[in-house]
Amino acid sequence: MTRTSLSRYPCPVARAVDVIGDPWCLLVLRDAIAGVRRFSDFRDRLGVSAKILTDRLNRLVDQDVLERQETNPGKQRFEYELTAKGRELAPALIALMQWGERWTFEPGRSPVRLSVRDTGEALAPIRLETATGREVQVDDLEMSATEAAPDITKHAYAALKARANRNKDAQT
Amino acid sequence: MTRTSLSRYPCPVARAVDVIGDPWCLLVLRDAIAGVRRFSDFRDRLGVSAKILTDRLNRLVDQDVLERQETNPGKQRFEYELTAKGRELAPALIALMQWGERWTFEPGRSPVRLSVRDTGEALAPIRLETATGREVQVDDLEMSATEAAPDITKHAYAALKARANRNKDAQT
DNA sequence: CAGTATCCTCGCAGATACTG
DNA sequence: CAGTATCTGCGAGGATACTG
Repeated sequence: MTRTSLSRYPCPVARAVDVIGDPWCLLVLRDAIAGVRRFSDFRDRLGVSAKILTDRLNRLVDQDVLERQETNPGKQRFEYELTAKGRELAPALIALMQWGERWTFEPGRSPVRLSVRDTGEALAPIRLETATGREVQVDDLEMSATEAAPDITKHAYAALKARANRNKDAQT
Repeated sequence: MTRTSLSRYPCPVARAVDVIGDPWCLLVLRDAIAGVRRFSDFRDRLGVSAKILTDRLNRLVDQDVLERQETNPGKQRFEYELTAKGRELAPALIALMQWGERWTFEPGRSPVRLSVRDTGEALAPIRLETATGREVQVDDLEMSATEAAPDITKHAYAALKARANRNKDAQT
């Protein structure tokens, strides 16, 4: 049954759910926020079929959450970049992440802290840092956070904005 | 294709999405956070079929997000109450709400502020208050928030906890 | 690389009727 | 009231092959 469109509901939650309430969309968004940009990277990380990925990316572009850019004209190379609208979904994703960290893991597990490193590269990688200071390169895009890091939203968000601005500058 | 279970992924976002990444679950949760408790109320508000609602409620109960309680023994009356785990999803829902308010409505629309009224009743209703001070009884469960109310999460969350505690007391 | 195209299957979800 | 039972179909999503 064609999923009922919630986009005309008066409830902002329903509308948000309409845009990003799909499991794949949420995961695409997670990766986008973490800095993933290319089709093949999304596909490989998510392990999703090209068809589904195409569908979700198009949907998010239509919704103005992502923007498709041709980075190397004539070379079939595109990047999907977060728009302002998309970037502002970070707090919601981070809230989910924090909840997931708190409630979906075995107790006693070493908590991990998210650190969005602004390395100055176009594709700033996200690294993880455990409570003991050990740093881990993210392989499976493990985003995480301790409860004791309430400023994480601000931090991550600032890094996202900085990254976006840098890319905008690079284009001009 | 049986939706791939994400529950064993190392990523907390994926795990959270596994629990509540479904559109209906998110809307059920929205209503639960707003104080809805009974099967028929969820059904009527969401306009969803009994089968789907049953499925989602069971799923959420299995995941320990909701708790099913028999409120009137022998009378086929139950209530689905948020657990601590469920209540802590409020920030995520509120983040979605704020995003929805900001990005999915026409500009110029009067922003609305969420106010979780702690009226002392078991089923404290949620009311809305517009920027001009006009108060609106929620019919379609319009949850909303202005950008200028960053403390809204704290506020709503405190009300939820208070409500849960009062109910717990009432049982003993 | 970044997708399309095609096939095929499973299960989500609506509708309707029924039950304790 | 709070579901269960049954029927049905559409479409989501995997697999595979192909294209500019």
